[in-house]
Parts: sequence; C-alpha cells; structure tokens
Amino acid sequence: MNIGEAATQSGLPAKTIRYYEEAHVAPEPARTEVGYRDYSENDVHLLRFIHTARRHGFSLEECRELVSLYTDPDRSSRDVKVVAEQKITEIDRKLKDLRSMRRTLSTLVKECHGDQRPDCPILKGLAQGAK
Amino acid sequence: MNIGEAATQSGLPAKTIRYYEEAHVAPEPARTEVGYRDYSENDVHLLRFIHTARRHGFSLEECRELVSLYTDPDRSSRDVKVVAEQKITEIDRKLKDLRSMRRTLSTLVKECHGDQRPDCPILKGLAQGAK
DNA sequence: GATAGGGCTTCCAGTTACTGGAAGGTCAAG
DNA sequence: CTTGACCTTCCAGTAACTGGAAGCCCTATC
Repeated sequence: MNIGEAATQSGLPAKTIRYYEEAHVAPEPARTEVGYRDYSENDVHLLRFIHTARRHGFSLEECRELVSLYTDPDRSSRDVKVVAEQKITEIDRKLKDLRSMRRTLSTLVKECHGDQRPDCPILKGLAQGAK
Repeated sequence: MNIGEAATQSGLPAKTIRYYEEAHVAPEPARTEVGYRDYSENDVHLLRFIHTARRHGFSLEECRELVSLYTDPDRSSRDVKVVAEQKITEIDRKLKDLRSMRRTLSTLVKECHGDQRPDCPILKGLAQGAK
C-alpha cells in the first residue's frame, strides 16, 4: 500500500511518516518499481504503534527505544515496564504543573471585572509571579 | 544591574533573556559604557512577568501580547480576560489528554508482569492503539 | 603588575518534531 | 490526451531555546 493509505490507516500524516523514516524511527518500506513507498500490514502496524506512543508523550528517541524493544524478540518486559513507569511519573509532574497554572488563571479571571477600568488582576497576578 | 543578576532575580537564564530581547518580548535594557546590559527594577519586573506567563503556558507570541497589554495604560481588562480564558480552555484540553494517557499507561503497567517472558502487555497495548 | 577566574559580549550552529513549498515524475478517469 | 490527485526529493522555516567559540572586562590574589 502506498504512503497515503498508510497515512490514513496509521493516523500519521504522510509527511510525518517520511520524517520518521529519515529519523530511523519508522520502518523503511519496500519500494515499487517507480520508487513509491510500499507499506506492508506489518509496517502500518508499527506506524500505528509509534503514533500511539507519541500521543502518549513518548519522544521520538523513546519511540526508537520502544520500537527496538518491540521488534526485538529477546527483550524482557521489565525494560518496557521501566520506561512506561518513568513516563507516568513525568505525566504526573505535568498534571501537577497544569493544575497549578489552571488554579492561578481561574482565580485571576474570577477577580477580573473585565471592563474598561485600567486595573486588571490578571496582569497584576502575573507580575507578582503568581504560582 | 547586569544580566546575571537580572537572571537570578527573574528566574530566567541569561541566555533566555537575551533571546527574549532579540525576539522583542523582553525589554531592551540600558547599556553601560562598555556595552554590558544594565537592567532597572522595572525591567526585572517585566522579566518576571514574562517568566510567569511562560510557566503558565503562554507562548512567546502571547507573552508579547500580554506585555503590550501590560505596558499599555489604555488597555481594557476585558482583552486580558479573554486571553486568559482561552488559556484555561487549552489547559483543560491538555489535562484531559494527559489523564487519558496516564490511565492507559498505568493499566498497561499493572498488567505487565515485568519479567523475562517475551509477552508484554504494554507493547501490545501500544500496538493496538490504546487510548 | 601579571595572571587566573569569572562574567559579559556577539554570532553561529544545533536541537526536536515537524510543516510547507517547489519541481518534477506517475497514475487513473473521462 | 489532458486533468487532477497522487507520489518523489530537497530545501527552508517554525518555536523556544541551548551550547559553544572568540574575544573583551573586572576583580582578586600572588
């Protein structure tokens, strides 16, 4: 199947698939006689795998690692577990940051009368380094 | 005060302050006779403002906007409120995504026995496009 | 007064993960 | 046979820094 179809099936833009290939994350597919990329079901499977990992916050570097764990028949599931657990810790940190940002902003918005008066609690809050 | 001190007081690395200046987000400070940047209290205030806004997820473009709203004595607080409210909506979307990512990963980790067996639910989950 | 260390300057390059566009070949439909 | 939608490569640009080189400047110590 050509790259357009692989894009549809994996959910990744064709441009991104080519980029992943160049970055040695995605597989190098077979080529047709005229040079079109020709993806197998297995290739698409891997593309979907990468897409999902990316959506779950794994960097391309980490995806490379996951792909090699995935395609290596001798890997232990413990290696994968460690990577995933680190990722969860990271997500927790991000969640904490975002929640704190949200708290500050919504407090500030609540206090802002939103009219023409020159006084704005949001700007004041940011200026005072509100957490 | 020189850039090192401004960096300490604003929490931004000196390198980043220079970058912000070049990007017309941070103020252009005065210069000493030998060409060192010389920041006023007010400059540092603005740097801290920008730093906080960045930490709250505002892009440099948005920071530029906030700074001009901040320094413009004629701005209405409504303009600021609108920007902040959009930011909250965006944060909510990110929170939702992260929570979903976390759910998937922790389910997969829980199911992973983490030993040498070649079977790993995490990789399987990613391959199946777990949400 | 020489020297060592830090801090400051500019500029150039690299990073991550794409995205857009140009120039050109290919393919299927009408 | 032409049109339009594909595909190819390559080159450039994006955001928001970060690192490094080359070269002043300033202070402290021997």
